[in-house]
Amino acid sequence: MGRSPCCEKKNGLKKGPWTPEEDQKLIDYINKHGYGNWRTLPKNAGLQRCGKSCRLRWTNYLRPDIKRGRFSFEEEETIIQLHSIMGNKWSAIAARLPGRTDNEIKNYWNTHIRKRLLKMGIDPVTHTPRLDLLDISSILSSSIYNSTYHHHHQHMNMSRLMMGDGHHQPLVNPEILKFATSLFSNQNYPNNTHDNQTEVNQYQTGYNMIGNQELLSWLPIMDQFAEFQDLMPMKTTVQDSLPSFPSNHEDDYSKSNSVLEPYYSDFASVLTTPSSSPTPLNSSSITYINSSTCSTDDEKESYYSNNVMSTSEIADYSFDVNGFLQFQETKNHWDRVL
DNA sequence: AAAGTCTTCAACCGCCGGCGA
DNA sequence: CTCGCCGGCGGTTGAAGACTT
Repeated sequence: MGRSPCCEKKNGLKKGPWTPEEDQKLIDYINKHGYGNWRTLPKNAGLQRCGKSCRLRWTNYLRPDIKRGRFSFEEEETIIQLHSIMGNKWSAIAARLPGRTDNEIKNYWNTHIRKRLLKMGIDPVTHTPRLDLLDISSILSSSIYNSTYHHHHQHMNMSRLMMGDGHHQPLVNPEILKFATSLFSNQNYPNNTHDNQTEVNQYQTGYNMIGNQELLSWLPIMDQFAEFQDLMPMKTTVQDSLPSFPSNHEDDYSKSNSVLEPYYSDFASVLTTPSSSPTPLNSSSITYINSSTCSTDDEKESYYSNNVMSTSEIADYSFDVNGFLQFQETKNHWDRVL
């Protein structure tokens, strides 16, 4: 593994993988003198390396307190949770995981966790459902490059998403997409003075979908739509426009086929978490889903992908839902309109 | 069995902020 | 204030190994 030297020597300094002899020289020197001045260290230790290379080798590999081996479930949970809070602040995350280096965590994130989240339909950057599941980003991008919003152009793409392209199934539930589309096709949602019955019917259909909870899983996605209000101007954000979380939502959990179903199974506990309390960094206030029945790594990998929504994601989503809940007035508005 | 493709991760690079001169 | 040095950080690379065709 590792990178080979791009040039054997540059200013007389070696690059590339470290040999056991070099490692021993570095260890011996630091054990004897400690590490302080990385610039002068290699010369004093008899190494043909730059100080940066020595520091990297020591902090990422030779340090005696480095923990080796596979990340535990708890470590992984912590990484995901911290990442949802801090983003790619690998050194800050590493500071909370004794024995793990920022480089190791970064690698683990990129090769394991990130992929797993993507597989689950979660955007690993925002920790919300992926916008690109809808392939909407490309639509929005093309709108950007066209500089003006073309109503018909968008509908062409939307129809592809809704109908499939002859080779693939539609990407999303067409009713939901119709509703989403209708939201973005208008300056505002219909009100009591709106006389276009067709549009009102569209909203009616979309609103009915909300009743079975499925739309809830798309709220974060739709809110990302809202960031493009300048392109597709609306008076309010999508979040503002949508009805609130229905009060009888619990009845619908079992009906949902959403990828976010695990969220729903934990909503009860999430919603009782005081919104003012800080997100627990060690997840102690939220019970871990037990995967101990999975014996092999592969089984666990599969288990995580299929069943486990991380506590951080639940926490994130609970925040969103709590935010959405305050739009009860909007729901009342819809009730009046429809 | 061989060739092609994918995955992993150690190590590099460039950039940035802190600090002293 | 500016400059240079240094440590530290996050993104990226690419060889080696694993896996697939």
